[in-house]
Amino acid sequence: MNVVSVLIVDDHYLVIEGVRSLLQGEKRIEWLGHATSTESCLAFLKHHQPEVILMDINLGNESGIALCKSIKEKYPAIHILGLSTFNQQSFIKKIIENGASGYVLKNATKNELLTAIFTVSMGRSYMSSDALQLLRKQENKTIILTRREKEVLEFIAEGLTNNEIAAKIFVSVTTVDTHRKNLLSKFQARNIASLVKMAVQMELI
Amino acid sequence: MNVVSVLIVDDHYLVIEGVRSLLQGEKRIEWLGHATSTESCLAFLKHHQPEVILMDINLGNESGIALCKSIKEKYPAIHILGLSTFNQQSFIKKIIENGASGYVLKNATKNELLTAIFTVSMGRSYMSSDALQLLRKQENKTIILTRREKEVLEFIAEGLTNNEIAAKIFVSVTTVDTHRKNLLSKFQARNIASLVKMAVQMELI
DNA sequence: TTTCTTATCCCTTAAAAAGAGGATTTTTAT
DNA sequence: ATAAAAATCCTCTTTTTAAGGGATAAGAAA
Repeated sequence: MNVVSVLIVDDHYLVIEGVRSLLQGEKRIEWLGHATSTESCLAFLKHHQPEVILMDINLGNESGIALCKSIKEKYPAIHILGLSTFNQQSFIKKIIENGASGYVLKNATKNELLTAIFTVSMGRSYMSSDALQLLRKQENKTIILTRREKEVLEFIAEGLTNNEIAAKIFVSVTTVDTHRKNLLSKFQARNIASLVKMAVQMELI
Repeated sequence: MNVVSVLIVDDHYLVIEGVRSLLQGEKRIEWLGHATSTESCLAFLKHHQPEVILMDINLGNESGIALCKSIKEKYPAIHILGLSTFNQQSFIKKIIENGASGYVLKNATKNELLTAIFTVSMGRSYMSSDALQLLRKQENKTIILTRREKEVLEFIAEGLTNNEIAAKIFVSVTTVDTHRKNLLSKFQARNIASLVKMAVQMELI
C-alpha cells in the first residue's frame, strides 16, 4: 500500500497533538504538519499539497466549510476529511456539499481514523457511522425556507411585529402575515414562541 | 517539584491522545490514564485517586458538570480542571460553581496546560485568559431567573399559551401572565419571540 | 407551453399577548 | 423577628397573533 501524505487543519492544539500522536507510528502515513487558521493553511498549500487534509469544521471565528470550498477549487486533487465534535451535526451536510469526501467525529478510534484517511485518499467517501446516524435523523427534519421567509423569520426573532416588518421590507402587513403562517406550517409549530426555539436550535437563525 | 498524578475524562478520543502525547515526556506528570464516561471515571476513582482530573464539560449525552460535583463530594482532595472547546463559554461558570478549580480551552498550548495542572494541583485556581474574557463578557448579560420563571419560560418556548401553562402548573392565568411580564422585563425583550431567541442562545432552555 | 413555486395581497373572527396599573401571601435569608 | 424576594392574584385597554378562508402575478423549471 502506498504512503498517504496528511495535513491537519484545526485550531485546537490538543486535537492536533492527538492526531499526530495517533498517526506517528504509521508507516503508511506521511505527516506533513498542521495549520491552525485559514491563512496558514492556504499558505502551506502553496508549497506542499497533501493527499488528504483533516479539516475541523469550526476554526474559531473562521469557517472550515468556506476553506474547504476554496481548497477544492484550487486543488481539486486533494481529498478533505471533515473532523468535528459530536454536537455539530448540522454542519456535516454543509461540508460535504462543499467538497469534503468524508466526515469523522473527534471521538473516533485510531482504526477508524486510519480507515477514513485511506478510504478518502483512494477517492472514495467515508462517513463515520455516528455521523451517518445524525444525518439520517436530520434528513426528515430539514426545513427549507425561501429567501423571503428566512428574512421574515429573522425579523420576527428580533422581536419585530408584522406591522414593523411590513414597513421594513416594503410589503403589506398581510403579506408578512402570510409568510408567518407559512413558517408556522413548515415548522409545524403551535406559535411563534415554539417556532423561534426550533429555528435557533436548528441554527437557522 | 513534586510529581502530579493526572487522569483525563473526555469522550473525544483524539483529545485524550493529544493530552497524553503532550504530557508524556514530562517527568513532573504521572499519567494515570483516561475515562470516557461518568461510570468508568467513578469506577476508576474507587481504586486510584489522581491529584488532578482534566474534565471535559460535555461527555456526549452525559454532563461533566454533574460528574464534577459528585467527584468533589466524594473526593474533595481531587482538583478538577475543566476542559472545553471555544464555543461553550456558558458552561465555564457552571463547572466552577460545581467545584472545579480551573478551566482550560482545548486550543491551549503545552505550556498553558502544564501551568494549569501545576497551579490547580497546589490548590490554587487557574483560568485561561480566553475563558476569563468570555466570563467577563457574559458577566453583564447573565440573567438570573427564579424557579417558577424558568419553568414558565420552558413551557412558553414549547408553544404553550398562558391558559395552558396555568392549567399545567395549577395557578391562575394572571399569575402566568405576571411571570411572563417579569421574564420580558428581565430579558429586556420586546416580545416573546425575541425572548425565546435570547434564552435559547444563552442556553437557558 | 404549462405547471409549480414564490411572493404578493385581501377578508373575518377569536384568542392571545403586551402594557399599564396595584395588591396579597409565602418563602427565604439575615 | 423582620426585611427582602418570590409567587400569587386582580382589572382594564390596546395591539398583535392565530386560524380560517381565498386570489393574483411573476419567475423558474420541466
